[in-house]
Amino acid sequence: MYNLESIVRRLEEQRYRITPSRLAVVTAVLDRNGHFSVDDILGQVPGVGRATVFRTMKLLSEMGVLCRVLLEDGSLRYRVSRRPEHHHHLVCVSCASVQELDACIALDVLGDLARSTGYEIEGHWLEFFGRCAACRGSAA
Amino acid sequence: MYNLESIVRRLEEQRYRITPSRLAVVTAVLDRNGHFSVDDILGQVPGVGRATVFRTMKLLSEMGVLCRVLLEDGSLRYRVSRRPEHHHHLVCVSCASVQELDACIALDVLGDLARSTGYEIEGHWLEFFGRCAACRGSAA
DNA sequence: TAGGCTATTGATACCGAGTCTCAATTAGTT
DNA sequence: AACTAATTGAGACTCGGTATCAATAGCCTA
Repeated sequence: MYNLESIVRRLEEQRYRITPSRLAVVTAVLDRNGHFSVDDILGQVPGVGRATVFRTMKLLSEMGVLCRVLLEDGSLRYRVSRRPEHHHHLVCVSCASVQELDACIALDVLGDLARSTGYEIEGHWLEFFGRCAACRGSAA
Repeated sequence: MYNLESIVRRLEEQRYRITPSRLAVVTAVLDRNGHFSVDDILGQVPGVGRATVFRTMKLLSEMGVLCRVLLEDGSLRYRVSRRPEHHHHLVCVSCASVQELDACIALDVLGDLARSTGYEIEGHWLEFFGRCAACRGSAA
């Protein structure tokens, strides 16, 4: 889990400057728990430019603080990552909450797939969608 | 496999009008074998408007003639589908050729996933990337 | 074969996500 | 306090896709 101080420390270690805009974006991001778009964050950091929010979120993604979440319609969102390693998501289509999955089922099949197709497999996308227990309980 | 006549027949059955623009887009699309973007097709049908190409490709997707292919960077392409049922892709990152996969490995895991998370699973994305045999052979 | 109704068209403006440029500012050093 | 390279915000731009709208043209019926 990340907090503001640990992220600031890592930014300093990597010789990135600690600016008010960066701090504002990092703080806004850490506040969230589902998935969110750049513009969601933009709305929370008045005075910070759009490009800066994009730049900072890209930086945080590279640092492993954020990861990208693929939605059903093919659009991408971000979320604070709990684990820096390879993982996949289960996204609630109703409330936008996200579960990180530890098992990568795709791994099991890579060998067979390479053998049967002649491809050298380099990567994959795997994301699941559904309704979380809470949303199933409530009417909506 | 689809050809122009069978698609025209299905359009007629569904009371869609057969227009020169639609024929041009369908013809251009059937000509392709890897994945392609709307603008790739747009370049092949001079005189046909952008919106019409989008509209026609959407229509073809709904008819199952085209399917969407997710690329590694999260962008979407289209391709002529060989099978109308649920399937996944293995995309060559070097030459854009696409293999359709018949087995959906995600299915095996849906029950467990629902049980362990409390989610009701509604859908998923699963796409693989790699280098096809031909591209591995040649230097590039 | 000629209307006429309605789907379809293309132009164009617009949207959302993201990048590029650039002059002005500022964090961190010395 | 001064320097300087990194960072900023504004704004123009790209790319994929949608909405609007007046003009056109398929298809049907007579």
